[in-house]
Amino acid sequence: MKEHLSIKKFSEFSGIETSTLRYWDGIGLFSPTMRDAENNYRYYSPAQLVSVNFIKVLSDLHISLKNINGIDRVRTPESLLNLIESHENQLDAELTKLHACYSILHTRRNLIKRGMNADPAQITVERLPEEQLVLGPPTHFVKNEGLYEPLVQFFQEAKKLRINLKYPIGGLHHSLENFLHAPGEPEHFFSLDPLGNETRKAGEYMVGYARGYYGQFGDLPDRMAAFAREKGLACHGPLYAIFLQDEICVEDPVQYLSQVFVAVKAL
Amino acid sequence: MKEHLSIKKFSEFSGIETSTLRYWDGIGLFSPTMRDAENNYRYYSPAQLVSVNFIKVLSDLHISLKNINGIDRVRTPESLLNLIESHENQLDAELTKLHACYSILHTRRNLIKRGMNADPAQITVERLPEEQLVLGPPTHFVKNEGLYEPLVQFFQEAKKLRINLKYPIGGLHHSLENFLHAPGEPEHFFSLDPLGNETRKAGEYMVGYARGYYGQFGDLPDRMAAFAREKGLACHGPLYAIFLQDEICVEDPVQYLSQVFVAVKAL
DNA sequence: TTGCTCCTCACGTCACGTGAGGTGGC
DNA sequence: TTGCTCCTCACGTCACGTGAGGTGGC
Repeated sequence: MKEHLSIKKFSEFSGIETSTLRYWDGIGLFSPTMRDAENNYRYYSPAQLVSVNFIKVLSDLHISLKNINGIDRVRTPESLLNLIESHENQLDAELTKLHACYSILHTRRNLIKRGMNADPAQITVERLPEEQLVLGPPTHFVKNEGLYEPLVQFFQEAKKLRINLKYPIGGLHHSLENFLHAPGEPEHFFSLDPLGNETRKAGEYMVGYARGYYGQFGDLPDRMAAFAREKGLACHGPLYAIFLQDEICVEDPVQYLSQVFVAVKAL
Repeated sequence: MKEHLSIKKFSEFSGIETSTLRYWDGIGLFSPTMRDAENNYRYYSPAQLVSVNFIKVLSDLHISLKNINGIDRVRTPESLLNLIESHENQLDAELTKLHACYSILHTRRNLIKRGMNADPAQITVERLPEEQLVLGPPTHFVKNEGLYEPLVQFFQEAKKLRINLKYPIGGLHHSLENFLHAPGEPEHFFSLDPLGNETRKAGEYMVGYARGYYGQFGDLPDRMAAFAREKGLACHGPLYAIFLQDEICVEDPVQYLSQVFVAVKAL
């Protein structure tokens, strides 16, 4: 016994809870090398840290205990190599998924911050940094049908094109004129995926804000057009509309906040 | 209803199982915007994809549904920003943990491969690439006490020094002479952490293998010394002993495989 | 009538966490 | 005697998964 560690000591060294160690023992995944014949105390050998740490690594990677156990039963170098290599795709996927989650949260956070710092009443000219995005296929709006059909179509296409829909979604109009003409009917939807294949260039943009439900921009189109005329600004390139605050962080749909921007040059 | 999606359609678009959607509805985390008064069918609005995707992201990051729900109840930009920022450390930790797991598996796989390709009977001179490691404090071996005390001390120190014990562990002797003198008593233990602060230099090494339990090298020390004399090799720098196959992948402790190597120059 | 989609409710599952009640050596 | 560590066993929990039995429109 002197050469062995009590369950508490072993738990401290390994960082694995005693309840977990007892559970792993119970299902036959990992057992102490010794048991006190009198009181049934568990005693672990220090060398067992190697095994238990390795099991922890596998379970951290969401390999089920049954799976780990199955391999452990055989325990040859070949079978372990098989386990590792057969799970490498899964592990890769796990990692890229987590990375994506991280960057989705990051993107979302930046949008919310943009929204909190903005004065929705003002129209401004600002230098915006470059941004990546994935552009969906052209939309088809049917009269008096609202956003439903085109949005569903975008979702369907997105699935086929493997566009990641977890990033914030926005609408793109080919020009300020198109936006003026039908503000609720963008020619494309896009996803703000930072791994996207399209780049919105850095530069000077006219930026405006509107509160309202998806597709509702109130008098913003007219105010932006008036502002451009007043300041002698020529718009070029597409106009982007994205939601800084939507149903994720605002209760009342009427209070959703969108940001609209289009590249400009002084005339 | 025409503007809404059935639970199946919504499940297909979102990639979230219908059972999960029903469960989330049941606990009040995420509910369809509409219910058929007749048959109680759930109908989701396409815009709800934004919310459900976001919830998926949070739950993928192991934020509990209770936690997500708590924030969702309030739903202001400030509270959401709080949620994201208060969890960023946790998310960072999650990512680095997974990265570590990945690289631990990678390291382990390479060791196993080394072991499978090796001929344990041969001693060779090979060019070994550079390798990173973390060196533990000097060991203190007590007479007739075996590996227990020094190994436990290493684990204790490792906890304090935040050495990652999940990477394979090896022993370091200051010279071939020390190894000859007491093969089972390395002057240091080390962890093969690729983020380690010590570097084993690339170069020509004399490499040998032995089967046996931790600390048991049989006649390998003598064979290596004889090989060096025969071939006119001068050893320099420390001698490393690591386990390529240990209790993780071999049943019988007597069959554990260790690799021993030390830098050499032709005299 | 036959499929088909949806419903609720109950029970199962996976990997533990949490007491409750009891033991054994200083 | 009093702590302290350990034990077993039972039950709880979290986030679903899986039928069983039933409904409603084509």
